[in-house]
Amino acid sequence: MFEARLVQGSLMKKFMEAIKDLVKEANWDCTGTGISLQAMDTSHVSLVSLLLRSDGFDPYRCDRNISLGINMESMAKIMKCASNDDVITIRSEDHPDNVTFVFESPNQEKVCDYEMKLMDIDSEHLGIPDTEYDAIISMPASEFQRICRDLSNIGDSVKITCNKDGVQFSAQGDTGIGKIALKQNAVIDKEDGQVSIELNDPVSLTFALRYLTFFTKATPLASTVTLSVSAKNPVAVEYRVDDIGYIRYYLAPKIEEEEEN
Amino acid sequence: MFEARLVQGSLMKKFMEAIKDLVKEANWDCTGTGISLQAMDTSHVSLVSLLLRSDGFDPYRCDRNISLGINMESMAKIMKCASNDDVITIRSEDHPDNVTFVFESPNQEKVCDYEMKLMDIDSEHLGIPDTEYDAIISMPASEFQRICRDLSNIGDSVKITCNKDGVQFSAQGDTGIGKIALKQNAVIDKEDGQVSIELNDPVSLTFALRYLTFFTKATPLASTVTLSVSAKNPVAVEYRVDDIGYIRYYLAPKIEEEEEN
DNA sequence: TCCTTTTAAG
DNA sequence: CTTAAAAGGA
Repeated sequence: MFEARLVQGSLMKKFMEAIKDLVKEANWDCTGTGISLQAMDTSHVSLVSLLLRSDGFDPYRCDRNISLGINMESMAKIMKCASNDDVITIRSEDHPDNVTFVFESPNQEKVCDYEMKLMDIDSEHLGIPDTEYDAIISMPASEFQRICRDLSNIGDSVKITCNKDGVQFSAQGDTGIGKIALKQNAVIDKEDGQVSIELNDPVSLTFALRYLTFFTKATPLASTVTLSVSAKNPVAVEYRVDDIGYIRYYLAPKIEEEEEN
Repeated sequence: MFEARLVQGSLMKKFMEAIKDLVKEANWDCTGTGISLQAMDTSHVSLVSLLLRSDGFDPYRCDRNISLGINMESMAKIMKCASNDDVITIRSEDHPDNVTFVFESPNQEKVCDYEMKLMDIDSEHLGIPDTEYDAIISMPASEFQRICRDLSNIGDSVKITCNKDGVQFSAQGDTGIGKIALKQNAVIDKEDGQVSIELNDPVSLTFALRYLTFFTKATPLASTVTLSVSAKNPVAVEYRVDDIGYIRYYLAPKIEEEEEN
């Protein structure tokens, strides 16, 4: 059987919120090392990758590797039935037709039990990039969310330009031009609330704000977001979640022709 | 060139919120004494007058009088990209096609730069009344907002009746009649949180609540609002903003025939 | 202008 | 933690 108990159930709720707008259905792959999911978004433009390590659960038991084919909308609906302080347990058989979600209130007085039908989903081959990056930018997740929201008022895409002094986000549209410059902090790298940049090569790339805005649904999961940028390669947008894993999004840059439209 | 730096940038955001629902486009007139704006609302019923004195900015520089023709909706969108604690700088050339808004975070780590196209706007002649008033009523701005909101539930217009004892706001509609009476406080005039009345002549006039409600969008700008009322003349609704200026609205009373409708 | 979201208080 | 009020976004 498979059983994974997550004491901080609110995390599972947040992970679900961070995926459901992008991916309609996907396989949750459960193995001894943990639960992982990779999927393209519905329009096959961006890619989501999720990892929940087994040591983030207590207990975690996986007798046999299984792949749970899940309709995200249905699972999101069920997750909304969990309170933020509930303990969430995911359970299924070795050859499952169903998955069960159990929500237990902290005082043990309320136990909710939701059984959801599974589906057969062809696991598509996903080329998850494994690149050296030209620049790795860390910043407060809320700040990145704010930048994406603000620049969406100006235009459809954002140009991210990174050099040793800092990073600039810019957009243009009918009403004018917007530019947001962040200086790198002089303090030790990756401290919370700080902008830090590891730079190998200066880089300037353009991305569709629509997708970046979807990615920022993960903001409640982490205080810091990391953008790993590389010329002509997809950007990786990562939210690391303490003690359990991460959610990563990948999005290819717009090529020059598209930029000029 | 023209450059005006406002340390308390949130003020500019609030001024924008106080205008944008009423006026679609207007000229911001920039001179050595400050920035002013006068405009009729879209339906040409009420009038807005705004003054931001140069001494409220630091620094303020205006080499040549200029008139910035601004689409309020676009500017409002840009102002929403400023955080409340940002320092806002407005900048343009002597013969500008564009205006630039710069938002600097207090710690200087984030600098946003929005460039907006200007438009040519015919400056209409505005008959701003310069009247002796029969009554000048000061009251907490939030109280006036509450009165307008409450009476909007009852009817479309409010009758403001002022005599030496106090001021009464009344509305009637299909469901009945609502009356709100405020007594003048016995304390020294114009202390914050107090109702005070300077009365020359008792007066009773009726106004469209729709517009008064628009005016109360300026409530966050000031703790006190002043209503200057005069028989048969437009009421002036003024919000004075410490150290920088004011926003004033003018609205003609309904005449008797309309009142009876 | 209305609704969702976020935050503050009980 | 639940509810309610205020703020922000659509």
